[in-house]
Amino acid sequence: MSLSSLKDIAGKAGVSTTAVSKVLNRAPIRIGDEKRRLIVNIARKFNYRPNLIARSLKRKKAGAIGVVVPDMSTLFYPELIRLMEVALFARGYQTVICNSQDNAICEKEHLETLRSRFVDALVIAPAQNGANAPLLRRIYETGTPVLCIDRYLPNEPFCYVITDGRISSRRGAVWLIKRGVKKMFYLGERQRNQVLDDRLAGVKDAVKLLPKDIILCASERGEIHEKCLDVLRRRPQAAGFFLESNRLLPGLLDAARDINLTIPDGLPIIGFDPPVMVVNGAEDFASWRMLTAPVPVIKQNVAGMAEKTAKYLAVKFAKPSAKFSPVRLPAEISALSFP
Amino acid sequence: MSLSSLKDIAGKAGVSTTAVSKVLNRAPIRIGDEKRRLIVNIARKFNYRPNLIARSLKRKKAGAIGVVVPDMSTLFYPELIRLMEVALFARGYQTVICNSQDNAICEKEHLETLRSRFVDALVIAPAQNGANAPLLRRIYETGTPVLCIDRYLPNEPFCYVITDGRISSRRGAVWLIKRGVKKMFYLGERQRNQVLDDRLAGVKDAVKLLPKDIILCASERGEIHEKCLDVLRRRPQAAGFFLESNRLLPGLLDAARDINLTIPDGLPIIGFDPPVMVVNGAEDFASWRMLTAPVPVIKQNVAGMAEKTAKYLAVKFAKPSAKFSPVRLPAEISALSFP
DNA sequence: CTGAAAGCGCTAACAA
DNA sequence: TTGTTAGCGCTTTCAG
Repeated sequence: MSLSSLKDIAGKAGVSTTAVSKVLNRAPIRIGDEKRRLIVNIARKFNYRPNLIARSLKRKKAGAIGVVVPDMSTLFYPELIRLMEVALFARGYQTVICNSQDNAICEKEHLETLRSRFVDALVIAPAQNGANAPLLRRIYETGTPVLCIDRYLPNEPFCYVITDGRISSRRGAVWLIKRGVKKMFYLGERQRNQVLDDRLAGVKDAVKLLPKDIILCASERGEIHEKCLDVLRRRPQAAGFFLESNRLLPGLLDAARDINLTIPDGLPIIGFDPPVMVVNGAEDFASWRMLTAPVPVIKQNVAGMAEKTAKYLAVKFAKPSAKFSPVRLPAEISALSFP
Repeated sequence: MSLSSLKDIAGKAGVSTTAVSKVLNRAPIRIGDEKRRLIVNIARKFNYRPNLIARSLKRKKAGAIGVVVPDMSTLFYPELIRLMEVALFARGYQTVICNSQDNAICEKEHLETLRSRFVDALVIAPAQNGANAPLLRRIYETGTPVLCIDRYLPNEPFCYVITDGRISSRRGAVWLIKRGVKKMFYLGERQRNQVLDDRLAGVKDAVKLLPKDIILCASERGEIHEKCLDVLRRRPQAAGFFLESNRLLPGLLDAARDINLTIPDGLPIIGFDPPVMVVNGAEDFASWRMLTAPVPVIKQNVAGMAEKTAKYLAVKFAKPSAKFSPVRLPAEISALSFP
């Protein structure tokens, strides 16, 4: 049973395609009541669905939005994308999902394709610190709303919805200080970007950090382990760790295990995002057992971000000229979780 | 800068749109070499990209596939969808993602929309045990490949890629037996479906289960806690637990904590999928501390599923008449992890 | 009120 | 080897 077209319906109803189109689109029309009812009935009977491709071609909008993230399976992206998708589908939009793999070339390919598809908006966590900013700007300037999420490009015109890394970090640092930490170490990623720098800045807002208190590692567990062990061995009284991301936690726990240091009793810590716990064998498990009480995590407000994103799009769709200020949501400090 | 069309390019090159179309589509053509070069150059210069909407309308294929799952942020869906997306984009397809929320009405809406979009294939984990099977069948019969993942519909014609719940369960049960379990309890969800029933059947293949050894709960933590406590209190020597899903693990741990029973020393367990650990407060944490050594989990082969799925689609696209047998991948038993 | 007709940008059959 | 032309299914003037 193939899909029936407008023309089919018009034929069966003995009216013009125009009439059918108007009735079915609830256009502000003047069409006889009986004719209208007839059309509606036949359309329903044949389960008429407009060909969205043809409609898009005519209207020059796809009824779809593009979402481009480095890796949709990490961090809070799955949840964020899900919430967006549900909110947008309720408004008649479907969601095309793209993994840029944090690679500008791949991202470019996706962006070009999405543009050729005339998606109605672009939601993006830009790869490689904005390598495709010029292309994004071009898309933006043709009238397609572009919204950055999670990451942002300070010198570009597009709006963004992100976690306020600076304020959130400061709060985290203050939390540690209140718990009695007198000497703070900052454990972060070697590969920097705007978002991570904001987090570092936030901690600096709260405490003085000497260069040697800032431990930057590639996110390779062994290296983190080593560097942390070094620091832990000669740590002063009342030391504490601020983790730029809890991706780094397993390495720190490895080090703690080496010197039989329990956390948080022996070493208060706090870090961004729920850690991912993967246990391969007994050693790993022993590392995780160094956690002897719940520790706080700085958790990004995913639902808030999704809500703001959906709202931005809804408003933009209704009134393209609407102006928006960027949204920086503070993260919340909550108990340890491994979701 | 708006996008240039075939006609624009044809105009600038002083040739027909046909020529441009043919050259740019690498059709098996007979066109002069200089003309071809000219066209290619101009197209490149103006960064020509075909309007995919127009192309789709003509070709009646969208260059996109639809993925419909109950909740794209849970289980292994994020990873699975990501792998599929990457593989398919490399072959020129984008991915439209849909959350059915395990709700047939919502799923139907999505399916109808995807159909009106003429997606080239449908990958779906059907909601509510196949409530939309008739619609799916209609779509399938119009020639759109339909592939079930994770869940399947035994009496429908579509191919599927799933975990072999029966074999995997049996292996899990055997694993417990080898570890010395003489008396097995099965902890499962009250709400049954084909996939879960397969798991139960697998355990029954390995051991005799009396009705009272099968504990079925709503996935509400308090209920699991209570029922498990009951069973644990009067458990025989060498008892062990098989968890139909590690979603149920927190409740079991709560019960273990009540009677100060450590796991796995005091009670060997095994269960499907990595558990999600969320710690809200000290009590929760204490429950998790009842795990005193790594426990095995039955982990689904996500990469394998993604690979099979991508392959199925690739072959179907190349040769729509190709026949496929359903794929049932055994899960692997590996150490505890909380990803 | 109503319908005929002109496209949207692309492809493909058919002429030339 | 090339170009003309007729649509794909829908929306939207613009005459009737």
